[in-house]
Amino acid sequence: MVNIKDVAKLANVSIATVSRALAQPEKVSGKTREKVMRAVQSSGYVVNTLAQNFRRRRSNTVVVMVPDIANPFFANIIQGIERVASSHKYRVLLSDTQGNEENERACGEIVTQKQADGIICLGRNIPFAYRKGRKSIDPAWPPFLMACEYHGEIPVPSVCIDNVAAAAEVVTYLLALGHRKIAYINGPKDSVLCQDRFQGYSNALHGSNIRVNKHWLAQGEFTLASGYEAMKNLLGRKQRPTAVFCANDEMAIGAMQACRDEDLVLPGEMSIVGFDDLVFGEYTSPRLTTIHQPRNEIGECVMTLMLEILAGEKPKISRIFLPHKLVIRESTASL
Amino acid sequence: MVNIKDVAKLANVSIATVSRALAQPEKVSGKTREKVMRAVQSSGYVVNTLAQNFRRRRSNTVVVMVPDIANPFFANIIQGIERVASSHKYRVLLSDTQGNEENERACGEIVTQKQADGIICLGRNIPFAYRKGRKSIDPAWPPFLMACEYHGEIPVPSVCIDNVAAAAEVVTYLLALGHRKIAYINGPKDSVLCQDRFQGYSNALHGSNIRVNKHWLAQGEFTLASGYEAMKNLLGRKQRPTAVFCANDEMAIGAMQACRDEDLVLPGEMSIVGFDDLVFGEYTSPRLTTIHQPRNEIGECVMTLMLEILAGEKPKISRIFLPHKLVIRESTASL
DNA sequence: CTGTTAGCGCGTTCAG
DNA sequence: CTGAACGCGCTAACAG
Repeated sequence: MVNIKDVAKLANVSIATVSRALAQPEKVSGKTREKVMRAVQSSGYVVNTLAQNFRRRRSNTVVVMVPDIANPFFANIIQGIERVASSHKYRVLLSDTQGNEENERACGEIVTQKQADGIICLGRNIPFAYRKGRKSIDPAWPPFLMACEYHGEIPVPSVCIDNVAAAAEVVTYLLALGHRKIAYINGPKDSVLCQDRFQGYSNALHGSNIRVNKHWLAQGEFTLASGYEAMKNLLGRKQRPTAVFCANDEMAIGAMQACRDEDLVLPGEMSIVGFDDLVFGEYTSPRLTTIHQPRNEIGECVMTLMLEILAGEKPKISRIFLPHKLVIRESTASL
Repeated sequence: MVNIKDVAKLANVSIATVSRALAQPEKVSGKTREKVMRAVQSSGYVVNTLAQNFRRRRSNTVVVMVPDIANPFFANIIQGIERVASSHKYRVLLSDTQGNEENERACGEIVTQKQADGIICLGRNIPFAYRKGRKSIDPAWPPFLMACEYHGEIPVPSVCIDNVAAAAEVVTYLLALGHRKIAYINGPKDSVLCQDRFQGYSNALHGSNIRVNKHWLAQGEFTLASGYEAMKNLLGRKQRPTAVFCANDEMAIGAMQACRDEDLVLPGEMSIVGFDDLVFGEYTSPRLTTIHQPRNEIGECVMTLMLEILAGEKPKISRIFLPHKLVIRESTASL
């Protein structure tokens, strides 16, 4: 392997000059730069990033913790992160935690071991140990950001949409269509984001003097199968709702299938709304009404923020809200 | 930052002993190990992987080149890779190439720069420059494997299913249902995998003395939208097919939507088969008949192979075939 | 089994 | 603007 020393010899300069010519060309005279570049070319030299990172004490790498890569929702966020990262010579180390605490802990370690400079968490758990009840960021933590989710207690800077408002918008729309019996299939209980969506649902109902009815509340796990089950469950209860708001598109698609299996006509006999705006929602039958989240932008935004923090800036605000949008398609009908 | 020297001082041993106690405990006496471990504990020492990697000249990291992370097909493969990797203390550096040559080139560089030890490519392009017509692996290339796709000219070791056989199986099944006018929506032309599937389609037809009819051939890009368009196109031709085989599930789902938009009854008026067995296929209406690919296993297998190669073994065979399976659901009916 | 020693390849002083 | 020299933290010989 040709190293910096070889290049220096070839160019008849010192290794320091080679290093400078490559990293800070402006600090080297034009002629010397030329000489060095030629030597680099002819020798086929490439910096050893391992040595570079070691010396610089940073890896130019960011860990992205994803609860489940197989969930297409995260894919576009990762793409956004990747785009910004790679355009700034940063690498993305992906970790599919599967909600497993040990995996999450491992992500924290990657950073303490200097394998990465910071962590972006798309899930809801902090990968560092901390005392329960803690309400502030531990200055010992490495750069740490969240996206989509945020932390209920600790003000970890995060990028997301206004879930309360978005959910309220959905329900308000259903109310406007004349629905009164609106069910809600929620996602994992420990998700702040789901609590927010429920809050929005609840707020909107109250706004129309309707009280939240336990019988129209079901619980899912953000998966197709859980949406299916939750809907089956809902349909088995005494009084059926006329519309169902699902906390994500996958559950909504599962719910649609459950309705079909019960021979319900969609959307005539049941209106269904999702959340996230996955591409698949455009190809369901009927096409899914949903809330669009700017996933690419969320990814780009959180990575940009990460770069700023790594550059030494302190984040001013702890939560950045990006705009969402209600996308009306065919899965909802007026009563 | 506490380093190995501090621990050595604390434990009253040499730094070499600390290093050994941590990396090869069996080479150190029980007592010394104890002492070291206590010192590690009390000081809160964590190895600096950057230094470790630098010294060892390897990064324990593998790059995975994915053509498009947003394609859920790849997610499970990545999960398989990740599982095996992390259980062997390896990291996965994900790169979404988007079919962009520059991005692919960049992946090659990551390895030459020692940022990663090997590359797993889920797409169809080799990330290194090579002379056209080359028919063998360049020994200068770093460890390089493919999965799903393989290379038509160069025997890059790869893990995949037998696409010819699988496609033939689909068509044979449709023939058995009485279909004779079987269309095929193919994926990207430059994909060997698609050429294989077309080959299988063609073989099966020939087996029944039916010749491939140009009018029932359409071209897609593996996306929902392209499947939709291809089907629309097919439906606009003089004579309509009675069944359509799509080179992947997304196109099949797109095709179903196109049929619905033309008020065709599925599967009565049009049988549709996909390929890959995405979860979404179980939630379409009708549920999608498709070929199941063992995606997790493909990922696990290719990563296992990578570990072997990184351990110095030479791969014996260049192609590993994993079993596929025809999954019959509701999107196909007898004529 | 343990300690001493020599770098790995690079960035970065500090003189010149 | 350039070069000599040092050291980052760790592992791997080698010697004891």
